[in-house]
Amino acid sequence: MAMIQNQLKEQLSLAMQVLFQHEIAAEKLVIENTTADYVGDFTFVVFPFLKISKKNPEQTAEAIGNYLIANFLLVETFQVVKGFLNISIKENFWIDFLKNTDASSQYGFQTANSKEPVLVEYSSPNTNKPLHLGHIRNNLLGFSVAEILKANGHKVITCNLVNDRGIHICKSMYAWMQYGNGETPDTAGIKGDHLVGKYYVVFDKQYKKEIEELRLKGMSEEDAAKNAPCILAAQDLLVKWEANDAETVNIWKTMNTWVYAGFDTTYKKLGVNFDHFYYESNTYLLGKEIVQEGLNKGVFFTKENGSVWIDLTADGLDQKLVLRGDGTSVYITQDLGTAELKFGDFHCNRSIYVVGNEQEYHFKVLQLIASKLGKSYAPGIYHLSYGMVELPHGKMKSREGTVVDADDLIHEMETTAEETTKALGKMEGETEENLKALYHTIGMGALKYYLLKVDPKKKMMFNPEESIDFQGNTGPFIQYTHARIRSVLRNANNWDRNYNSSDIQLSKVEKELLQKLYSYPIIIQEAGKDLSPGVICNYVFELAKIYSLFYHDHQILKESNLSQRSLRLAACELTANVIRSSFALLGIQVPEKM
RNA sequence: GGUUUCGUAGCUCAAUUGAAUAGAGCAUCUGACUACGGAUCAGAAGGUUACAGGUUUGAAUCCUGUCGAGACCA
Repeated sequence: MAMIQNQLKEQLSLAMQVLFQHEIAAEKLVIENTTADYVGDFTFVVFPFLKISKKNPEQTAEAIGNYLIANFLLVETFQVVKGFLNISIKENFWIDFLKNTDASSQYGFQTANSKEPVLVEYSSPNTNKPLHLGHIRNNLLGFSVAEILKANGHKVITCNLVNDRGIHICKSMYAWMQYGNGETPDTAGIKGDHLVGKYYVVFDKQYKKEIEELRLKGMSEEDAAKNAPCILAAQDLLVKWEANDAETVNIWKTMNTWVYAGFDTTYKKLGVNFDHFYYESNTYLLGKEIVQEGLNKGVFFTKENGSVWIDLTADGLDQKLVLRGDGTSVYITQDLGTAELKFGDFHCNRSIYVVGNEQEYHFKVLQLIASKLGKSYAPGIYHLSYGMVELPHGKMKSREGTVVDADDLIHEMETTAEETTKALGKMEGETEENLKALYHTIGMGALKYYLLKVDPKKKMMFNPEESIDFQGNTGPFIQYTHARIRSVLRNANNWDRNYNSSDIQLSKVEKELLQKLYSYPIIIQEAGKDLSPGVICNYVFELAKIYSLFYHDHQILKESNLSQRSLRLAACELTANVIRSSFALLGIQVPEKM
């Protein structure tokens, strides 16, 4: 059965034809929800059609309204305010919707794997330091977008391209070799990624010190930065690594293993996972044959020093280096190679890269080069660009220590959840194990909702001084709404799901609640189209708010009209289900009690 | 310098992609049933949507310019 909005559009399209002799495709018509201050369920704005109708706005709306009454059974009545045609749907429609919707099914989801596969790449960490708040935003976005695409019927493959090689790794390695005294995560009692990150900071301090020493001897800043002994040593390590020197590769493997164990713990706490891992150490040499291909096709050109370039000035960009004079590749070369690899491995026509907005230029170039090379996958490259997380004093910088560490933040959220729960004192008598899981659920619910409700493409502000709220437009409020509904349902004895619609009189809030539930499938589609978890957040918050109002205004279990009571219980059940399901799209769990 | 994104209430964010009186939450003030769970609900206050023009029946949204913030490219 088509959504009522679409049925209305069909009818309106017919009305245009019958009344004004104009063909307008139903998909082009816009139906809005009627604003709260006016009577009606849906609104059709007639201003754009006055030229066709050759009547004033009121007459036009009136004519269309009358047509709908005569031809569309579900329309009860209509009202015209200026050029706005406000349409009221028969009450039974909403009651029947609830009755016919199976709350236990995946209501609102499209059939799994019914649409073309999509690749979602996210996280993509460097293995020289632990994850921070910026990575959390990336991970939550990637995970949620993948879930939303699945709900829209896509087969989704998630992957993580780990940046496990390069000069930054060698810096940590060098510092550990020099100053580590064989320290390991076990002996130090530090999580592996934090231990490696510690030596990255050690390196940076040493580097700064050496630069200063050279400058005191009269060297320029630039030369000092190039000639400091530690940076030369790190570069030497990189050369050895590339030459597959046994000792170097061994240390590299050991330290990366520590980092992976650390990341794994953080990923588990975040609740994210990946179908496939790519490692840059395996892919960094890819793309060189693509350079040759580009030269053969005349898309690339060589400069005197042997470096290879592409001229993108005609597309409003610059000339871009694709291979250095010494034959080593640059990021874009590797990414071209990796793109080829990914599309070959999974045969997706869409590949979504969840990467910060600082790389917009890079991805524009990547896609442009791929399309100039005539790659069939070029149009499917999509950069899901998200804004940076800013602190009150500016951007996070690892080296300056102004980062909000992921593990610290998660722990802090759990602690706050614990304090709040204990203060309310509703969970006494629960096992320690259950409580711990609950604190995690609530703390992560607050954090995830906080980060996901902001439009991905916008930068966002995070103030570590002010803790994330647990009240109002927050994850815990919505989790609380769910727990409260579950409590009502636990207290309800058997009730008849086949209630008699004619005994029921819907209140304003009840109808609003049903309408909100009805629109869930559209919301999922919208979120999938925009790749925006924020759409889900806004929806589920509004749903929880309407439910709270409904709960406040109506008795449920004590309602004497049994049909009405059943309807309310059914509404509770579906609401709880939609909250659980939409939170699952955000990667957030909902508790039975809290 | 060039390209680009953005600027909405004291703060953090919305606004169905051009529609009706720009909405929420937090913070502030006031109030609510011995309860199907108060992490709730109701109310007050808070706005020249950075500024100036323009297009349109209609602009936070589109166009031009100015100011301010960020990112990227030499």
